Amino acid sequence: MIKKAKLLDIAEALGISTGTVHRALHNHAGVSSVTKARVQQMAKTLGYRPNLAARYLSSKRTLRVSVNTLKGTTSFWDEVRAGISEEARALVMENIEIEYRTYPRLGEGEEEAFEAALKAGVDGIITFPSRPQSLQAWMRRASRGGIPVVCVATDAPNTGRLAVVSIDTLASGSLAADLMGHFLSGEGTVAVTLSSVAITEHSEKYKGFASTLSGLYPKMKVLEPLEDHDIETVCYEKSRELFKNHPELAGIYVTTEASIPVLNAARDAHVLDKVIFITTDLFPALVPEIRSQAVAATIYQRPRTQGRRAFRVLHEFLVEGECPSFQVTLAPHLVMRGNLDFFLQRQTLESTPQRAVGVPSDSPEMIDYFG
Amino acid sequence: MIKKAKLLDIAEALGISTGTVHRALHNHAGVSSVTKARVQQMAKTLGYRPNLAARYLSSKRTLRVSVNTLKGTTSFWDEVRAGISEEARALVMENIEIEYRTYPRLGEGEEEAFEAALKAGVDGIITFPSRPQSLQAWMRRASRGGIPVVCVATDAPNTGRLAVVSIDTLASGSLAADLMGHFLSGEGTVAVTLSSVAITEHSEKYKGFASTLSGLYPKMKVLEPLEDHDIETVCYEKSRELFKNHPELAGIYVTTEASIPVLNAARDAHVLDKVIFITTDLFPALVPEIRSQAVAATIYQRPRTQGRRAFRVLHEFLVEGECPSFQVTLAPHLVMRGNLDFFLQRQTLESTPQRAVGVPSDSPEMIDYFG
DNA sequence: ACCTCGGCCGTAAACGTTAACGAAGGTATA
DNA sequence: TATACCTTCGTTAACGTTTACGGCCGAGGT
Repeated sequence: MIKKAKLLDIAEALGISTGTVHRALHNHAGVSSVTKARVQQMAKTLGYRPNLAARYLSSKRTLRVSVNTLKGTTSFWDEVRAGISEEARALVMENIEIEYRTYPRLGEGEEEAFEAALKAGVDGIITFPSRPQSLQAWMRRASRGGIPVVCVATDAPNTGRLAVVSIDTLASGSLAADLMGHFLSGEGTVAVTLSSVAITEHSEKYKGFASTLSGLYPKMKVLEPLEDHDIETVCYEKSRELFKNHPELAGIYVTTEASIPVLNAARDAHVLDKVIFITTDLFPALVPEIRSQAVAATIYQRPRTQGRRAFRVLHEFLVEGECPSFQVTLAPHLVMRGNLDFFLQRQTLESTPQRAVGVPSDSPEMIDYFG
Repeated sequence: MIKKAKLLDIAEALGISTGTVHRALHNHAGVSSVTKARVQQMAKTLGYRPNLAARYLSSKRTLRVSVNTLKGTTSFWDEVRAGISEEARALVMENIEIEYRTYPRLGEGEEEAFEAALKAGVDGIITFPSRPQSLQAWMRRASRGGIPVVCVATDAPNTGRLAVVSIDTLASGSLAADLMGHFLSGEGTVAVTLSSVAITEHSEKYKGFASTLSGLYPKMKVLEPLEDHDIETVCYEKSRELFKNHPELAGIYVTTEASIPVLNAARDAHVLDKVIFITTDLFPALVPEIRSQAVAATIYQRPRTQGRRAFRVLHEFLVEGECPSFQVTLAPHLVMRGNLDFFLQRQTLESTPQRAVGVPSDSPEMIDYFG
């Protein structure tokens, strides 16, 4: 193990003081450009890496990060937030403040929350960009201002965001397709529902599903995707129509959380036991559907892990100045009737002590936008 | 945010010095028992938590941990080791030295490696107890000596080990059962192979499989488990026998890595296309079997994550003195033909830069026992 | 000539913990 | 009584970085 280079080593090698070295390395005012260049060169040749413990110990400033997510209509975002604060207190550096900002519906209050975070002068933002294009301007402004933004669950392209944490959508779709093929013995017509083909994640799931199905099960047929635009009634009506127009339908893959309306439509159309359901995510209303075998399998997007990883990436960037990876893709979990209980147990077990340390719910740290 | 209590706060509250407080909290010699009690009481009431950055900064000692695992016959343990060193360098505290000790076969050289680690005076051990009962004496000795031991993949009960990191075996078995039931439309006879019913993990997988199958698919029948005792030829011969005695066999669940001999036996018995295979783990030889649909699905035990979590638990204990959780159980991943490529890509993508920072292979840090 | 004002840089005090050193007081041995 | 020694505890210098403060010097203004 070679001795680690410290500020003093650089200073002595150049015959200057540690204060100057520090200012040069951090682009602070009060250093001539020639000195700055010499310091940065010497830091490179000596392989200088800052001692984070010393930095943390001496620094008075506390990192503030804003977490902008959907209000917990389902348990998904509660889990994401739980994962974030879980990781925050594991990374023991305690000078971290997390401000939760939520908005009630997709696209509603989202820009306001982002603007508020910027105005509040936070050091970093974790966000769920439900309408990436409308957030684009704000995110660009943040990245121009040097404020890192990490996206969870959905990417926001061309925004200068630091990183994105999400499920591997192609793999999700492909897994669903392969399962569907097996369950149906390689024959039959299947459908896919999604929110909108304009959302990258959803169209990727469809793409993965369709390509895997046609590749591995050539005798099967996949219909055009059904778009519900996040409106429950639309979802139900279009599903009814689907079942009426396609009495031969053997399976359906719901790529979003909106599986309940589809299930109800199937129930009302009396085709529930003739159609294999593969859904997405895991929430209370879905549990009895899995138990009753109405849903054969659901693809769990691991919200807690997504939250943990998102915070971790942001923290490493804030504290080390470099980003471990700009795209974290997780493998989804498969939940079926057989292992359902293990996931339910895991959720409640892990979230109970979580609440105790004071995460979301109604703490004053939680700000709701247009709630 | 309440002001954090530090050593000086305790000292001033009691009218003593920080040196004494430090000695009292660490059970060091040179403190009267009455003072020690008063300090520990005051630390509790003030809610004292040590500042890890300051501790690390001032401490000269480097943590040494020994990683005792099977030599990389398959990629499983290579991945575990990669996960460990990945996590080690993410936890940036750089005063950590990892010594890898390996043994070539199950139970062989295992005790010697453990003894060597103890003799070397390491501060903690991560181990795969392939023969828990034979290691029991050594592990007890370690825990008596205050040296924490974390088990990976397999637990070693009654040994005083600090923690265990493993896959949820019951969930694995249940998932396999539910899949099998779906694939076979709820009918048929299925078999399970394992190494030995004496190994807790294996019998739990069998138990989960059998109970889920009988609970959800009452028309199916599961045979008595087939024990291969980790010997390839035994595995092949017993499989041949199984296929001969049970021509009606419709599916088989291989709970261990030893799926290749079973597959070969099925091939030689010409029943490969009549039997649904669900296997365990993911290694090169299994890839073509999955692609050719010989294996319907494999349950991936996430070795890299196991390594990461094991190191993390050990590190938190060494540095904080308390253990986050004594039992870390992970949900297994399901790999099928559809999402196979994503897992392969993930493995190579993540392991390539891993090698670069110098983990296992042939570094001088790597010591082989009876290799 | 004096004063001021920037730009550039050195100095030193924090941050909280660890650990080496030494002082004070008491007890045992010569 | 002097010496040695032990227990108990205080003192203080590290660890590497940050940051407030102050000093020096040349350019510019009166």
